[in-house]
Amino acid sequence: MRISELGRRSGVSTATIKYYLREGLLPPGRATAATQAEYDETHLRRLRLIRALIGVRGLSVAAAGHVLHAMDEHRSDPHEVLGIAFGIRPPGSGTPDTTEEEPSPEAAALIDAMGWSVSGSNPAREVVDRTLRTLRSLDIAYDWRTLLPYAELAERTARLDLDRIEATTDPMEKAEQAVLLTFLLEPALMALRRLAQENESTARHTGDGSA
Amino acid sequence: MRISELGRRSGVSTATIKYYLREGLLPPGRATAATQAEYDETHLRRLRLIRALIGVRGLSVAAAGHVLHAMDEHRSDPHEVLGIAFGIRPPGSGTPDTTEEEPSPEAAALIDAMGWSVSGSNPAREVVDRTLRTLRSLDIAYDWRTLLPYAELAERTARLDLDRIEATTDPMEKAEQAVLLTFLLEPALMALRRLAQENESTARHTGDGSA
DNA sequence: GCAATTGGGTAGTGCCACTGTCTAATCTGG
DNA sequence: CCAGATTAGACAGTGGCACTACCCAATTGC
Repeated sequence: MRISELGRRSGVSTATIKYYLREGLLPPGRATAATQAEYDETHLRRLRLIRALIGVRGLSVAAAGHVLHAMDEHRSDPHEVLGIAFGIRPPGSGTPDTTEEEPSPEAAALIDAMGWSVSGSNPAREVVDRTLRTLRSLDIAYDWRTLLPYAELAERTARLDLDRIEATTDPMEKAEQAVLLTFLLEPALMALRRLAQENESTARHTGDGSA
Repeated sequence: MRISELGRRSGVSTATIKYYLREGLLPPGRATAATQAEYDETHLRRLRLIRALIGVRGLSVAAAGHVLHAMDEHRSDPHEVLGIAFGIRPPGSGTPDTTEEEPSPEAAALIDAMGWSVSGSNPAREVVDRTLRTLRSLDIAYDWRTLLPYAELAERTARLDLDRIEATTDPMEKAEQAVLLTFLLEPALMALRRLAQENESTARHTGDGSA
């Protein structure tokens, strides 16, 4: 198919498709002439994946590009893809205010307490530490011990994730599964937490007023 | 203190503080003269909270404003605050491509299966449904049943959250606790999931190669 | 043959989160 | 009382991001 049909079928304007091509998110079509290229179903799928990462998960175009490239380079190795994809920075990792060279001591303590084996370069360590530091700067008594029960639940969540990834028979699709489950599921998991919070809050309010 | 000291102590430029004042995120100081105002510790704390919501959690200035206002209006009613704060839209809720009037049937099924009591207007419903629809458009077999085990874990997470909120003795601080735990903890929870995923992936790789 | 479409490139747009500048009114120290 | 610094408040400007519009030459298909 040509670019206009790709646009119609995906709901993305041809201008935007061209933009993604320029940014390298979408591989170029097979050129049939100087001003003509042919796209296929894989392009359509890739485009849907791009839109999902950007629109549903909220990644920037550049971050989506990193994830996609990691996925392309390690098509059959989800472990590797996850490692690279983790490198995506959450907002606020660029301009630390005060200190910035701490080696995330609290995340390390938590990881140790959980008996986990995690690379020292995993940026999630920093996220945990930064969150704890921020909470304390707001006078909320929180440290890695407070996060332990959450870590326990995260461990079970990760087991569900990995079960799902391993259930994929086609090894070529495993990397994509990993990306999809890790990134696309994040908003849904946070949404589930909010639904559960509302339910729990309502239950405790209507049940009884005191302990 | 005056605005310059507020800026020095918080690490935020006076220009940015003025911007937050204009946007209504930060209440104005007590005016002592036409060109002079006095700020106190509550302003400093509020400013830190603003920076945390924007920088750590990644909310937009406008979204942070909504959360903060909901918090101000229901200082002692965390249940109400959570309800309003939930109204913050995740990215991608503005321009639906195809249909948009569906009443989130899958989220409803999930909520029903869990026995939860959740308001029909909770936007988290839509997030769940949109995620499921997106996954299926990418040929991933996922429906609300697949999310059930995740919902179970979300329920436990929510119980931890509510325990923490209720442990706050000062009712005036409950609303702030709720906001802090719900929003600021989100990046940390996702980070924990990624740490656990890496650990789990490593464990399964090094343990043995087959089932 | 010729209007319509396309690929590829460049420039422009709108939004967001600040940031800089200006003015007039204070405040501070001598 | 006065010089110099500071400040509140208003408004214009900036830089980054994600598109979006336009242009041109080549190509297509009737």
